Amino acid sequence: MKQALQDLIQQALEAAVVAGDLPEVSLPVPQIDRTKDKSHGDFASNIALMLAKPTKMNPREVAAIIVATLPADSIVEKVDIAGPGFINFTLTADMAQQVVSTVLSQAEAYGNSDMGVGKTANVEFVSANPTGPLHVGHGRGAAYGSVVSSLLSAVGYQVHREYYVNDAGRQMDILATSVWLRYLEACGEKVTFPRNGYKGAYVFDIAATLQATVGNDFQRSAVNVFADIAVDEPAGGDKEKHIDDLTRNAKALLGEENYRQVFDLGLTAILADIKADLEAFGTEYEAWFSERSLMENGAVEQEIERLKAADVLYEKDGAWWFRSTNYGDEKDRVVVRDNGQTTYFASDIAYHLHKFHDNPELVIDVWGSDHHGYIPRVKAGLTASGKNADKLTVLLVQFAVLYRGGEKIAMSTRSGEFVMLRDLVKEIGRDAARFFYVMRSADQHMDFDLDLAKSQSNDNPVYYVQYAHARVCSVFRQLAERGLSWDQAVGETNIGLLTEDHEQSLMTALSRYPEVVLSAAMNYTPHILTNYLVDLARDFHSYYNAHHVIIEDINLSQARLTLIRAVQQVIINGLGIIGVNAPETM
RNA sequence: GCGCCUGUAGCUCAGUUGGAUAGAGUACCAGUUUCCGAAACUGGGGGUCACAGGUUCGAUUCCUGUCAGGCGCGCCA
Repeated sequence: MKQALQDLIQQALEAAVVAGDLPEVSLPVPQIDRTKDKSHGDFASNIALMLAKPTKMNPREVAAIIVATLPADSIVEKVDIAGPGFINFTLTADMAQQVVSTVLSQAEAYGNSDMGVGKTANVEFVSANPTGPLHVGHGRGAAYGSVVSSLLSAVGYQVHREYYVNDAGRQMDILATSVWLRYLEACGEKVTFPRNGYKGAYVFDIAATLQATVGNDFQRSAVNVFADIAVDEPAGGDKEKHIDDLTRNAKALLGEENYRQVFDLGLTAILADIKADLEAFGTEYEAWFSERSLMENGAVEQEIERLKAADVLYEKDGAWWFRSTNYGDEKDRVVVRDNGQTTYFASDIAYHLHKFHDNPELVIDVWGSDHHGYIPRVKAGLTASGKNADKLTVLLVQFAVLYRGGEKIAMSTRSGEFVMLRDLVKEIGRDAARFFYVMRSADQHMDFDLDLAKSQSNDNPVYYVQYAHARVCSVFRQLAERGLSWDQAVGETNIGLLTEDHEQSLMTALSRYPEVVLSAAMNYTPHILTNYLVDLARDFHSYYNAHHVIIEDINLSQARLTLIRAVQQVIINGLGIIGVNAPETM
């Protein structure tokens, strides 16, 4: 619709220039907006205001010229010039009503567009370390990443959702060591658990599984385990060195193969947990990409050799550094530690190169905002490897702060006191959790009110939208109970009877939906979709309260049934993108 | 200290990429069910868009500075 109006203005502009009514200036692309105020018609263009300066003419005068040259068209009822020079378009009633048939014929495809057809998008999100179960901090990324993916899919992209599994590296060693120490405790060894170890309850569970699997075969004397190690932090030492030394001893005492068994047991158990949680949260992936695979197939090593050959690595203090400052980063970064191990960053360059391998149109990373400082170095890595780093879009998600009973819920990874995602889903339900997570701009700090999300009241936007859908279902149940039925053909031929303000508003809202989806997708802003759904639900509830659908006048009744069917369809489509159910009864 | 993000109604947040009189929800006040689900609807008050400059026909939006808050600044991931 916008496009059609845009074309009209474009034609008028060109004609006016040819006729000499407007001077020859570079013509901007006409901008068309929905009006905020109904008295301004349906759409408005500020083209005359934009042209005022270059043409050195009064904007109202320019507007008058454009309107006078505007080609005749069947979709426009009238054109006005208003305010400082806005051109307001009012569409014909026919045009507005057509949307109902469009929605019903396109059904679940209504709202989709083809902007991304033939293009692929690689979206990576969550990618939490498999060192513990997902907590609510990951929930927002999961909801946001999956909704952004669905939006891209709705506008035509072929979307590849990916979870990067950090199954290598020091943190995983710390997990393996933690598991083994808990196992030793269970075997009766006296262990002082390290400050920097993973202290969660799940570590005990994995240790118990280990004991059930191998019995006491992996038991070693605590004296040997704690031999030759740096002092832990509580005793005034370095907790980092302490845990690394414990890991070294674990590897030595267990041997490569047994250590690997402990390591993999932890990894597998936690990864299974994460997968189950995400599935229950309605978040699915095309791929789970293993960091370890990059090391095992030599991709990381190859990349380092390439960078060395390109002379962007140098050796200092026994480590290999990447000259990321050459590419806009604040400081150079280590890729190979002095102990010979590659860093997470080294893997991540290799991983991002892998993402670029099939040359997707979009490469998107969804990260917690605390990782924002990491962006320049990843882009630097890509640039140094000859890739176009601008193609990588990193979307940052701020943490949500949970409130219950008006009180902030304190969370810290240090104390291990964080609310698990699965507990949140258990408490408020998957629908409310997903909706709440995405209903605020992602780059915004967000207060997550658990009481509100849980409440079955009009305060709760999720229920508000779902209730609108359930109400439509209810009308159709009522219809059947009265022995009547819906005749879509009769409804559509009588759609012109829908002249009430509420009906006009609803039809306008329905016609906006594809624009909303497109805009939400292109800007990675799911919250405008949730806002739209709340608005649509409000328009529907108002209408429902003001007018009856099942009435004596058969033709009008059928027209109204047809309208609310279309509303129902759009709610289903919109909630579907968010991953929220549209229940028939509440 | 440096970098990124944020500051809009008592509270939680939108604000269509610079447009017309800055909007919702909530809270508060006042109303609406012999009728398809009241988990709903209608109306009302409530603002120095953090502050100060600048850019222009026009600024909540763009630029600069100040103040306030969050995050980051590791041979962790």
